[in-house]
Amino acid sequence: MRKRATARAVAEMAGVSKWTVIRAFTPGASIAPASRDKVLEAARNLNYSPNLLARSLATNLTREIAVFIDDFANPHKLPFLERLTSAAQAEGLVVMLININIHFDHVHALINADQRQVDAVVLFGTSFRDETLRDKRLGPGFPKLFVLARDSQIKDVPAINCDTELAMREICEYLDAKGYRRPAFMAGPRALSTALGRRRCFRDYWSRKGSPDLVEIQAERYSAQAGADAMRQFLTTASPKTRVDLIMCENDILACGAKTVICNEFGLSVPDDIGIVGFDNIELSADPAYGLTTYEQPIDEMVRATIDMILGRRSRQSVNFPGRFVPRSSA
Amino acid sequence: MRKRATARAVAEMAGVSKWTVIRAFTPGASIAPASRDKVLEAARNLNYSPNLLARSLATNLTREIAVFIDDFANPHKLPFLERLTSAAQAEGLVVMLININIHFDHVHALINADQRQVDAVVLFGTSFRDETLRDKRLGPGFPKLFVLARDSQIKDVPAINCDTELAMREICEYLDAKGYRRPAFMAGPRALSTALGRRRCFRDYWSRKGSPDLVEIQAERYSAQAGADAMRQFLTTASPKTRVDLIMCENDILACGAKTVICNEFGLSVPDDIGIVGFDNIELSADPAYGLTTYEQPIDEMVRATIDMILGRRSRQSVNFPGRFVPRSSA
DNA sequence: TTGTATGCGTTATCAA
DNA sequence: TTGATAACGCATACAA
Repeated sequence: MRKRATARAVAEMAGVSKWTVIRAFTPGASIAPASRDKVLEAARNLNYSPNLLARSLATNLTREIAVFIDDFANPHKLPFLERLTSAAQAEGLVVMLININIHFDHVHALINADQRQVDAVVLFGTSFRDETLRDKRLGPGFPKLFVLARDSQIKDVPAINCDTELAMREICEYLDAKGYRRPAFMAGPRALSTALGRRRCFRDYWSRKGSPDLVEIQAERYSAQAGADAMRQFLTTASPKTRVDLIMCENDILACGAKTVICNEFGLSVPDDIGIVGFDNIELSADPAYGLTTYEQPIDEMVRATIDMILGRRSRQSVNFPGRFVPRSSA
Repeated sequence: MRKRATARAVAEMAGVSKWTVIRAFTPGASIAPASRDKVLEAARNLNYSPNLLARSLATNLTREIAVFIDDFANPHKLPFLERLTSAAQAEGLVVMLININIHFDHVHALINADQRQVDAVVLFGTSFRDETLRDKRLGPGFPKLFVLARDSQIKDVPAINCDTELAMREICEYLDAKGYRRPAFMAGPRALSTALGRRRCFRDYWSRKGSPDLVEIQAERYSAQAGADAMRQFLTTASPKTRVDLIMCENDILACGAKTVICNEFGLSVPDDIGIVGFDNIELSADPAYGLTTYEQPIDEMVRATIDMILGRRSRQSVNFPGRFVPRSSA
């Protein structure tokens, strides 16, 4: 197996210095057309292309971004990853997908990303407390952090998110007009951030309306299974006084699981007995089997803003983008 | 913003040469415990950790693997990515997620991965023809290729896959015993590889059984929507003589879409009027709304084998692992 | 065990 | 426009 060709080899073949070779591959460098052609031909012959690793070492720029993710159960992650990788690649960036779990926690992952000299770290749908960043091992010159699709309590870390207040207001006004009066909220395992945001906005609306205390249902994970379990648990044990006419779920995947239990296991009708609403507008929600009323996040705008901040084309500060309400048959 | 500490700075503080510092961070290097301690303490003080980029340049090993993926519609990709990133990280590898699309095709992506000096490229559920590799720009010393979750027609490129023949035999014998006699196959857009494999095995079984020519239904993408469209099209236009009693779908996401149309739009009963079978066992298939009879791929074994081959702990040759038949109510 | 010289393949800067 | 020198931060081989 022959070794890869280097600038030096190309230089020899073209009869120039290796710096001239570099120039031929540097947009905007000053080089004579004649020698440029010579170099490019030699490069083609030797099958040469610049070693990006060496370039990164010299420029202190890898054009790699680490994307941290800790939840692979929600299919909603997929369209996000699709847009994110696509937008990154269009800018010559590449996405390192980092799985945050018990064996590889945030601190671990941050140190590793730092060692690999990534240009930025995107916390996608995951977050941690301020203290984590105070770990002594996370020194200066640390890669820039961003929180995507989630609110951030972290100082100096911008969050790029869907406008939760706007979304929940739109949803609530719709539900209110439809006549729902005894709403419940099904939340996932997250105590903080977006989870909190959606729940808080929802609760605030109904308490302003003079509704009784919000009934809360807790799911253990963000998955259809967990949504189903939580729903079953609730319908089995809830006392008549906590009877509800609507379940607002933190996201679609919980809502799908919940709806199945409501209809198939308890023989109730959606939306006649209980209305149900999700969030995210995953592909399945459009399926008539679910017909889920939901809210679509503005993925493209969010991704665009994230990339722009990473590239320094946009100021590093939190933004919320308005999404789109998608009424269907479930509420 | 101070600069990152280097081995050189640590050496000065510890009063040793920088090579001794390197040794302190090289497992199995010969170094006196005393100087090791000195170095490690200085390193802690300066918040030093080795620059993996520089290391990669020197060792010619990045411990990065590129994972090519061209389909983000199928939720089945998510558990695979979860296992893959997790297993990779456990071995000190990191996954670069590369989105293959019209703007960034296989050749493009291969050249870029090569320039970034990745240790391996995993074609995950995507593939290309032999000719692609004959592109003159793809020279010697090219990163090692692997095809995951798909068969490969590419020479010298091992494919790690679920045992399709075994799976389809098990499925077919079950269906046969259940009394199905007029099966159809719904395929996705792929003309090659696994798609072909599942269809071929299915067709072969029924033709051996003396069944009429296999009815084929074509979906345009791998998504619930596409499965629904294909199903609607078929049920609307099929002549009575092509009446079928079973739809074997290439995967679950197509099956889910198809089932919805069968039940909700045509008022047919599953499995009484038409049975339906999928492949992959995505989370939703377990949902009673679908209750899909399906087949689960041995993700863990497949991922393990892939990583082992990349690390040279297993010989680079194609393997098929048996999965698990999951009978439910849909057939 | 430790220090020295050299190399990895680029980029940055300066001199010619 | 071109060539030369130095630097990026680490690893390898060898000598002390």
